Amino acid sequence: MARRKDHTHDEIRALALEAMQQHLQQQPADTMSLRKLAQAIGYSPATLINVFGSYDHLLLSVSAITLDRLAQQLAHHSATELSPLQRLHSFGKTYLQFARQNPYCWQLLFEHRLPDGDEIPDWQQQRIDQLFAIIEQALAELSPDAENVRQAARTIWASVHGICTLSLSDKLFADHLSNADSMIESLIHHYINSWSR
Amino acid sequence: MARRKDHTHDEIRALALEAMQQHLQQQPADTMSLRKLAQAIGYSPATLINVFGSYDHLLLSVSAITLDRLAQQLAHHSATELSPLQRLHSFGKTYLQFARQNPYCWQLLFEHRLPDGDEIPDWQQQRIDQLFAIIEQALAELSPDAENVRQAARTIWASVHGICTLSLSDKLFADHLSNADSMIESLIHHYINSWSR
DNA sequence: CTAGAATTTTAAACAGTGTTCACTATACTG
DNA sequence: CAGTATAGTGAACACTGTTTAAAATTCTAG
Repeated sequence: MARRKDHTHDEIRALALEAMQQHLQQQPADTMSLRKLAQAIGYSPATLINVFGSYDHLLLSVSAITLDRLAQQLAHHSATELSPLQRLHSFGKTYLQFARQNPYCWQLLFEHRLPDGDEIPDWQQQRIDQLFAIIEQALAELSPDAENVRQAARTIWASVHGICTLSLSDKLFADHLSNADSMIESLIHHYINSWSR
Repeated sequence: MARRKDHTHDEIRALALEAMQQHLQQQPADTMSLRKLAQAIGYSPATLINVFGSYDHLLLSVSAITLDRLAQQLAHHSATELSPLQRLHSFGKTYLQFARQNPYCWQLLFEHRLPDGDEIPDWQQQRIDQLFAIIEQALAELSPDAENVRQAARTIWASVHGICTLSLSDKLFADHLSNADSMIESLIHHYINSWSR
């Protein structure tokens, strides 16, 4: 036992994260386990614990990647020369699309909670602030009154997020008549229509 | 063993559900287990499985109760003689208050998923429809154009829900400057302001 | 009143989980 | 080449939900 395998610390990290993400493309996080994951990459469970600290932190690392991918797509779709309002609509549309295309990554990102002691790392919060910046920028261009931009940005995001959540879990929308796309459009249209005076 | 304990099927149900709810007043669902719960009410794990079918279905039963309690509070706070708009605001306020006062019940309700085969029972969907009715009624009074009432109701609920979700998990709102109460007020105010022409 | 069927309850086993730790096999260092 | 550091793990631990066979009790029919 303990035969060297010529993989650096970081390479094992990458292997595990890759394997987990691949799993999440087809199945939810709770159908994977530390042991299965270890076997999938040819290491023992204890090795993954050594590298990540705990299985929870491994999952957190996956969520960090998910958040990065989400941020990248959102930034990409609002970089084009669109009007502020168009950018907001693009934001909502892209957010929903991402959630639909990566349902299990998305669920893990927003439902996984670290055990009591551990706090959300700073770098995770920084990523989030970057996302808010996209909305805040659009809002700032729409209204000279910059006072409430922060709150409006958070309101819009949280609302869009809620529509995505309930749409994906189809817990509350058994009737598929109400589609999430038009709900997001409606939300942004009406909210901005009134908010920007 | 197998000594009778003079409890009916339904009494054991009630005991278990009560014990679980009591636990959820202080700790999240994943700190409880079938075995602990069984011990708490003086029965064996296997008995609870017999009564509920599975631990997942036990959790689902707790969620059903939670949904009923939520519905009751919402109905109560919108029964008074308020204007439609006031009722909507009351809805949002009450929804957030309930989520804050019952965070672990609330999280269980919206994050617990049954394993693949099982579907959401009909009675659960009926409860949900009842809630939508409250919003739809208020909206119908606000706008003669009854066409989009269904979608608007779902948009408002999902948005309010999203604000509550992110507020509770404080995943995205590390800055506690933005408070959920005023976000919900802002959301309803602006959305209705534009939607009702 | 009693023999047998039905019901209630559980102990024990099973297969799984994340985590810890002592120990080995390899690699590096003086 | 000896000694230390490092990488990796097998085995044990304390859990998890679920199944099953059997035991203890109650109900029922003759």
